Amino acid sequence: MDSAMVIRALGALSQEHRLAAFRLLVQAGDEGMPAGAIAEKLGLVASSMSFHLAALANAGLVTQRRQSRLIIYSANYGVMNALMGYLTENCCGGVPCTTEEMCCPQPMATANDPEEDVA
Amino acid sequence: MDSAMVIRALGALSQEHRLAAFRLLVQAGDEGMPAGAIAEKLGLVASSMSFHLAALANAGLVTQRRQSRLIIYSANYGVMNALMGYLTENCCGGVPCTTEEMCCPQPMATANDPEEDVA
DNA sequence: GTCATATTTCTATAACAGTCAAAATATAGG
DNA sequence: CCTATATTTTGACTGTTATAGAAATATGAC
Repeated sequence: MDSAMVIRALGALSQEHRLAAFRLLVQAGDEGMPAGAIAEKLGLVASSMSFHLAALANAGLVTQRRQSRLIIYSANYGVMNALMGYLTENCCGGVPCTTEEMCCPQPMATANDPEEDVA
Repeated sequence: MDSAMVIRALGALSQEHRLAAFRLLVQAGDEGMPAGAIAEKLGLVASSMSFHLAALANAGLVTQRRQSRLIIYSANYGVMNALMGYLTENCCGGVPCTTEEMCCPQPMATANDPEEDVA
């Protein structure tokens, strides 16, 4: 992953609604979520959601597939992995930024982790 | 680190010159670099560099200290660590995004001690 | 105090990002 | 073919970001 791709990925995630959408898709897993469901969950009108999903897709962070009338979005872990790798190598002095504890926990597939601000 | 801080940090890094400046400061280590040296290295006029350094400082990613007439910028590893922690926890399905090899190498005894409260 | 250096702040301008309504496209069912 | 649903694209508008030159601020030397 070169720095131009990194900048696109960071730019895609550096927006409230896009970060929220990506987190939602990460939770949704490989099954993904239809655009309308994401929009409803985040309280956005369809066209705005489409705009943001396009930005995430442009950065490669999400993929889309059509299922009948729905368009299903899924998180692309590969690009996220590459982004984390770049940041670790280039922005953390070559050592992992995360602590040992949070770096290597049990894989433990968790469902939902309610956080601070759920709009 | 809450999502608003994450968005500021990601936004700060999602720009060519700011990402380059931050990488430079990570390489420079705790010693840091004066604003003018960063500007010269990146080929930016002083006022533009100052604008970008202010954005990084606003996100907490760099700190500044005056040394005589120079203003020395340094990378703030703590905030970068917190950002990586957030992304790992919220955007990677709860498991580290980086591969085992790059995730858990030898800690390699560095000068800085990343004992920030990252939760 | 005056001058030189390093950096920031101000100002103007150009480019880009985000929002929403309306129109367009794609799919499915009578 | 017509209608309904799901989503994207387009267009207008507003707000933010990036740029560079000029002016202001801070420090140090004389």
